[in-house]
Amino acid sequence: MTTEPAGPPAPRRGRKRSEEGRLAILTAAYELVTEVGYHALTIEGIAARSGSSKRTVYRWWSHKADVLLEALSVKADLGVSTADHGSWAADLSAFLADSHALARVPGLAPVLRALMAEAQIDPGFGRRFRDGFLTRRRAALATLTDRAARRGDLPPTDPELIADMVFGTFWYWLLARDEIPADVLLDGVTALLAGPANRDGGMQDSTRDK
Amino acid sequence: MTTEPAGPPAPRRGRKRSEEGRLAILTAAYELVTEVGYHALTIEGIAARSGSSKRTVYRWWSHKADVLLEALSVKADLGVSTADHGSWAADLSAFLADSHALARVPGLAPVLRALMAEAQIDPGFGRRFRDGFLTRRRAALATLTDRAARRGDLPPTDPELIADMVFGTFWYWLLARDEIPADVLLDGVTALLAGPANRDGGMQDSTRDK
Amino acid sequence: MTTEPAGPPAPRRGRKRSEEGRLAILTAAYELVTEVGYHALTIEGIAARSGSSKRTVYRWWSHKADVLLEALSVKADLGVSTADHGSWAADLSAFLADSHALARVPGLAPVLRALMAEAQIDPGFGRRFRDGFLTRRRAALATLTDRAARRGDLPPTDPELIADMVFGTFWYWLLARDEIPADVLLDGVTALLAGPANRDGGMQDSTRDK
Amino acid sequence: MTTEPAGPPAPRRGRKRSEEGRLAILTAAYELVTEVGYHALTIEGIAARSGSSKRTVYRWWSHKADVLLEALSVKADLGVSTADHGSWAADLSAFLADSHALARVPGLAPVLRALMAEAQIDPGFGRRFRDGFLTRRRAALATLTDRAARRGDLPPTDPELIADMVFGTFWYWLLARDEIPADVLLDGVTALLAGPANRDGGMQDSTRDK
DNA sequence: GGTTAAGCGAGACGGTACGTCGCGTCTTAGA
DNA sequence: TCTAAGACGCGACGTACCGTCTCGCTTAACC
Repeated sequence: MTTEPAGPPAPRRGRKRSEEGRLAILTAAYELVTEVGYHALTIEGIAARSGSSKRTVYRWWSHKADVLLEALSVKADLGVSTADHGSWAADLSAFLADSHALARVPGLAPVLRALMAEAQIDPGFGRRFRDGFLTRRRAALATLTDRAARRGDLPPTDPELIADMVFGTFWYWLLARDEIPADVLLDGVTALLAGPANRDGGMQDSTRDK
Repeated sequence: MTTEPAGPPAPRRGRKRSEEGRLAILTAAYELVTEVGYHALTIEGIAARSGSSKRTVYRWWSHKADVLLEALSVKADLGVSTADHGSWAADLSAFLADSHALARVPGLAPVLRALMAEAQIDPGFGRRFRDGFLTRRRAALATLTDRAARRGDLPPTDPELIADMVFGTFWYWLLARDEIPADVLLDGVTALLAGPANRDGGMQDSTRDK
Repeated sequence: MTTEPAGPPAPRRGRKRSEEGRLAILTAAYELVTEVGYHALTIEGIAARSGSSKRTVYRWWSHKADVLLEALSVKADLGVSTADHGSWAADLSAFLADSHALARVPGLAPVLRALMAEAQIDPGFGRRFRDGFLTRRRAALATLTDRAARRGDLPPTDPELIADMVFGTFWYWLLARDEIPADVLLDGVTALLAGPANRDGGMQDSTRDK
Repeated sequence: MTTEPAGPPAPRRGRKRSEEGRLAILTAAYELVTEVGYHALTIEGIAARSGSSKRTVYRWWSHKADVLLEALSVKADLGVSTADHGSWAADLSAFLADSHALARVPGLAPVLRALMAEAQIDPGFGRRFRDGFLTRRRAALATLTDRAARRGDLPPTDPELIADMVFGTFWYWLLARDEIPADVLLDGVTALLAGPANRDGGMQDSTRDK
């Protein structure tokens, strides 16, 4: 996200970047957005609150959305568990629970909504947001479907469609319904994508283990 | 959306609102947003392009998003067919085809994305957008599921979850994948929500008309 | 100085420029420059003090120096008497007295120094300052030398050189000596440029009437 | 001008100041000011062009004007000949010729104008400029008038007024007329301040050696 | 010959003002 | 009373330089 050198150590002369300042800015941005909303969030405000200068903020981030995107990883562990729970149903359920938990981190849902919004309005940030967030989570889900396919308990549904369903409903609740995804959604999605009808083409009842 | 009086004719004194001017503004907004993007769309620009004054624009709409929201109905028939196609599968398929067609109207997808984005950022507009657009479409789908329920061919899935799935995937393609919803999505969703596995709680064959 | 239309009446639609605001800005600029100096004078400061917005200041003036240049004419009558005092010596003496009086208007000398300084640094303003101030005063002196030439009591010195001497010493005191031109200068210049030796090509002693 | 120690050698430990770097900075400043003008001249630019760091520039000079003031003495011999030419008229004429020659050194006139401008705006530099430049030249002229007084061929005009006239016209051409002082000025000033009427109360012709 | 005190290039930092932009309001004159 | 024109107060934008401050390194003089 920043212009971190990639390959060799790169000796770097001159004064070092202040990690303290970096965190102050990320924290200020996160606090401000929850206090005044994304619309009223300004680079000026972030700089003032963090005790930095606008120049310093602009040196490292191009837009307020980029600050928030990086603040996300400071405020919440963005890693989603992809541990093996034994079955596709259990894996999916755990993945959904993880995702919903993320949206329930205090102050985080509005940030997610704002970032998705900014991604629509600023194409450049759209690319960064997709690369740095959306596709990563889709990739995480892909490891689950891959494992299920290997295991043989993946329903006949196209894994891409599964991903569209899983993430589509998640975001639809956030963006269109303006609600934090609730358990009822988790249950419904699990039932539909890993339920009895799908799991074995069978016709058992709908009582499923969550 | 506008401050138009609701009830009776209300004789109104003074110069009448110019319908010509109203359309000029809506058209200008629609053209501008496709040319320069939502971010660079401004009330000033709309006024200049339409030959109106800013004052006039502000008299009838509070935000640029509201202008676009109204421009939508000028540019595209927002009505979605809720005609009876004989079966839940056929109804759903037709509904999805209608929705996808809407997103394929030239220049319209970016507007939809921008409005959904603005709804996240401006709570007031969020309400207007949901009331004036999102819930209307959800209501349209509800008439289909109601009819299917009456008809008895609705799968055991909760209708609310169906709606979340239908609209969730639609918006996810637009917002997160940055793609116009394609036929593969239409087919997949139809198969999952009206397909054999679900249907059989039911007993018809699986050949469905698309 | 401003973009006033030149020729026809020009019907002018829209809100009129606020004369009140214009004076507030000019006054604020004049006060500020005497309080904090030209270096610390800023457009932001002028706007704040005057109760205007920066936008409004920039709408009418391009630089802080232009504001001061216009403020000059509000704060001091820039007209220099060119009335006929009967002789070249008397005319010159009166002209010098007038000029020196101008430099003695409270707060005005620093402004003159700053404007001359800015004229060196900003070529565009240099042109405006010369056109709007320096050449006008030079023209005023020219009417005196012309009259003296017609009258026949102008010394054989080139009128252009006379102007260089008159204004050169004036500005040299202000800029290089950092002093308000004093009477001793007035007397000396008058003696040299309208003194006995010059007055008649003659050889009288140096006692001259002031 | 710089913070050079005054008295004894002062042993000084540590690395010596780089004369190379000093000249690189002075040259860079001089070149830059002729290329982009004083207004656009910045310490940052000087440092970049000279291959130094801002820190190094600031270590030795406080303002860009001080760099230029020192650059002057590198680019031009500021010494004015005060050699005895036999008469006041000849001395004055030579002094003027010297001064005008200085102003004709390529790129130097703009620097002089800029320094005089800065002297108006920054009182501290004003003091340094007067001490380091203006009063030195005035002192040089004073040696001429002193010698003429001793010699007895100084006109009755006050030497201070003579200095005001000599330097006043010089600077007036540079600052107000925005011209390099030309020969016509040299001739005029010489004629007026050392001409026949003044020189001896006599009436000899005006042919003087230039 | 190790220690210590500069000097140096690089460059990040907090600051301040720049000049621009669009906002939403208001004032004017004309339709 | 609506309209186009356009001036206004406002506030954030993103940029530019300011002058200061580490950094890691080099270069001398001194012990």
